[in-house]
This record gives sequence, C-alpha cells and structure tokens, in this order.
Amino acid sequence: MMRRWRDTYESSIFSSKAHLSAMNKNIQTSELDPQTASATQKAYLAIQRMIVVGEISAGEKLKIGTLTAKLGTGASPVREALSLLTSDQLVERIDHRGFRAAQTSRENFEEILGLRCALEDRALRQSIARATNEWEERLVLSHHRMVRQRREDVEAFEALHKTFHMTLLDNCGSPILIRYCSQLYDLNIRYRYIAGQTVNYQSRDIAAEHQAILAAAVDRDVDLAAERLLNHYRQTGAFLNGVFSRMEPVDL
Amino acid sequence: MMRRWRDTYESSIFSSKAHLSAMNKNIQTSELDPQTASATQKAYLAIQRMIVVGEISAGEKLKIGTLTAKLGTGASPVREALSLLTSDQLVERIDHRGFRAAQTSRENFEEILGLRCALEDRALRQSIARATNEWEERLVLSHHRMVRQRREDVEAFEALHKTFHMTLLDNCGSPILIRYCSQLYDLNIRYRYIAGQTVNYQSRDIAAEHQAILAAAVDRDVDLAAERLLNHYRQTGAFLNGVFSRMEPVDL
DNA sequence: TGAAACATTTTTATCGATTATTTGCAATTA
DNA sequence: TAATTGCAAATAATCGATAAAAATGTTTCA
Repeated sequence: MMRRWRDTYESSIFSSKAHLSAMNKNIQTSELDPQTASATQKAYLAIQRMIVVGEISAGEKLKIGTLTAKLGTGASPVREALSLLTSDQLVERIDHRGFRAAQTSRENFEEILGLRCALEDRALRQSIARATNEWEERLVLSHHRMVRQRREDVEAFEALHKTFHMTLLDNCGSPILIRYCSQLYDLNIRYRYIAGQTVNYQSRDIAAEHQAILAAAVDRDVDLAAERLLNHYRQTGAFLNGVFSRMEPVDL
Repeated sequence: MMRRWRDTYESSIFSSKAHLSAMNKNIQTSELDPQTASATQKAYLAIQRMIVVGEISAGEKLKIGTLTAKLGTGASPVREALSLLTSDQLVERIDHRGFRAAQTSRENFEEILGLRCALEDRALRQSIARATNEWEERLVLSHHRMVRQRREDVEAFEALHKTFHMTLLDNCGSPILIRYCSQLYDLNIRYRYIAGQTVNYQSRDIAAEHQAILAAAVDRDVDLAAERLLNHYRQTGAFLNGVFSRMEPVDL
C-alpha cells in the first residue's frame, strides 16, 4: 500500500502550542513530542527560543562546541539548526567563522514593524475574504485560549498569543505569506523580550484590542479588522520605540 | 589587531554574476570563487540551480547518497544545503523521510506572482524614494549589461536579468524585503523554465519594457515605474498561465 | 617600542562510520 | 484475495574523529 508523502502533514483544530514555534515550516509540524523529535528539531527549537527570549544576546557568538555540550547532541544537528535559523534571520553565518545571534538595531526593529504591517494587512484581508465557519470557530477558540491563560506564565501566554494572531492570518490561502508573517512575528517578539515583558502592556488594554480585532474578523468587516490589527501593532511598536529610546544603543 | 565581524561583508558596484544566486543571503556573498567556496556553498548553489532550471523536477526525491556522489562531497554539506533550500521553499523536508524538490502547482505559481507584485511594488517605491546617484548609476549599468548579453546563453542572461530586477529594489533599505523578493524571484523563474525558455518572450518586446521601467526609475517617477514593473510581471504571469493551461497538470 | 613572522591554541568544516528509521517485499493468515 | 505481519534492504540521521582555517599569543628584528 503506497502511502502518499503529503499524508504526514496533518492539521487539527486542537493543535498544540508546540505547533507554533514551528509554523515557519523549517521543521516539521507533526512529531514534536520530545520522544520522537529529531535532534535537529530539538536543537532548532531550543536555540530559537534562547535567541528570541534573550538568553542568547544579540551578536553573541554561537560556538558549535558550546551548543553541542549544552544541548547534549552532536555537531551535525546543531549546525543544521543554525542553518535553518539563518534563514529566519535570527542567526548570521559567516563562512569559516561560524554563526552568531543576529544583531539588533532600531532600524531592524522598524523594518520588521513596517513589513509586518504590510504583510499582515494583506494576509488578514485575504483571510477574511475567504472566511469559513471552520476558520471562524478556530479563531474564537484560539482567542479564548489566549484569554484564559494566566499572564504570569509569559512563555505560555506568548505561545497562545502567537497562535491567535497567526490564526487570524492562516485562512489567507497563501502558505508563503503565512511563513513570512510567522518569521516577522518571531523577530518582533524578540524585541518585546528585549524591552522587558513586565514593562510592556501597561497603560493599554490589550485584551480589549484583541477582542475588538476578533469581533471585526468574525463580523467579516475587512477594513475595520485590518485597521484594528495594524493599530494594535503600531501602538506596540510606538511603545517599544519609546523603551528603546531610553536604552543604551549597546543593549538593544 | 582586532578585525570586526562585519568587515567580511563587502559590496561593490562591480559585483559578479555569482553574487546573485546568493542574494537571499543563505550563503555568503563574498568568497564565491570555486577555490575558496565551502562545500556547503557549492552544494547550495548547485542544487538550487538544478531545481530552478528543472534538471531536478518537481516532487523528485533528493537522496543524500545520490547528491553526495554527484557533487563529490560529504553528507553534512549536502544536508546543510538542503536545509537552506528548505527555507527558500525550493525543497521540502519531511522528518526521517528526507528531502524532495518542492511541488509545483498553478496555485503556487499564482501565489508567487501575487506576492511578488505586492512586495516588489513596495520595495521599488521605497527604492526610488531613497534614490541616490550611486544607485542610479548601478541601475543603468546593470541594465546595460543585461542588454548586451546574448540571449542564446540562457543562464547568463537570466543572471543579468535578475541582477537588473534586484538592483531596482536594492535601494529600498530593507534587507528582509530584498531577501523575500529575491526568493520569490527564484521561485518564479523556476516556472519560466518549466514553461520552456524558447517559447517565452515571443510576441512582447521585453527589451522595451525593461527600458521603460529603467527610464521611469531614473526619472524617479514612483507611480509610473511601479505600474510598469507590475505590468511587466503580470504580462509574464498571464503568458505563463496560458502555457500551463495547455500543459498536463502532471508536468507542471 | 612596534610591527611583522611564526607557533600555538581554538574553533569551524568536513568526512567516514554507526545507528535508527522507513520502505518494499514476501510470507502468513483470515 | 485482501489485509496483516515480519524481515531484509535502503536510506536518513547522528556521532566521533580528522582536516582546515582563524584567532591568539609569543618571539624576533628593525
């Protein structure tokens, strides 16, 4: 019995939070349980996480030896993971000189913000234009799960937050666009971690903003949803820019 | 004497055609001569080329063993190159089942075309908005080189064609956007090769279209240049779609 | 004193071999 | 005959070791 290649890909309404970090498809979406995951997968996720949350700081050298020791795996998987992360713009490679965590800068942050707004605007509009009940339900569900999550567990919340935002877009029917949005999301989050999570989300009512975006999307009001989404990002962007202004350039 | 990391990156007006295939920065732009290039670099370029020009057909299995034999290198570089190509959407990876050349389809082609128009429009507008003499001169030069190249040498022409199109965009000041455009360009070219090079460029006067785009860019007429560029792509898109309609779905 | 040349150490890149997984085939069973 | 199971071959993933290159430190000589 010939099994089709594509059968391996599976997607479920009840997708786990682990799916997420893998949304940009550099690694397989299925098989993410610690048992079966390949060494490369584990290394990819581990290093990505370390860079995004800032455990590895910008520009830091990523020595193969150090990483193999820390991750308890060989050089090949680490190397492959780093190659993958290079494509995500989280790691820079220079021939014969190895890898390092991508540099951060004000310009880079603003580039990401601007591109994100442009691409997510497009994706959201297409997503809503192609809306189905199935998508609408997934959206409501992902929002609910995000709301329910305690804010104290930052990483858990961030995962659900990403799921919500990506669910908004994932009905757009354009896998490449989704991938780019996912990449830009991760790059952006990294700056949020740099600014410090606690400081963030103070004066604004983020929950209300999310609720409003959800409502507009469910109403299938394309313009309103897009406006609210971009506003959401731009406000966060302005807030982070304010934080960065008060930081030493070196720390950014 | 402490040498700064970034010094390795260099960019010159007189960039060679080899730069090009590497523009999406998965591999190093410098050090591309066959002597010093790393095994990974060589494998990346070789496999990318084979997939883009169709020597490796869509969906074809990419066995590590076969590739190491063909490229005369070990498994690690091949594996790393394939990982990189996965991020370029030219290769699909499935865990424990290896790699294969990305599938092609009508939807995929149209997705690429649409995204390309959206992203290049943005990039071109930014590029022109930030125009300098230096950029203008590079642009004229890249156009001249493309015009001068004999059409018979398809690969040489394609390289210069890409250089011209990417030069149009590369003043936009957004490395990530450039990278995405470069990726989409390569994905698109692949479909041109599938349609067959000879058939292409028949009834239209491509040279005139290029000339017109160049003129508008040099005049710094943002709207006109963008309109002409998108038109250029849409016409090519319509042409290819016509070709694909007459092809068996299997061959696409 | 300072810069060049050399040697030493560290680190990266690559290879060859080993292990784990999947696939295809054949035998078995309902 | 169709599905299932078990086995063997093929292939992918990973490891450990080696070769190549870069970074660092030391000496030599102007």
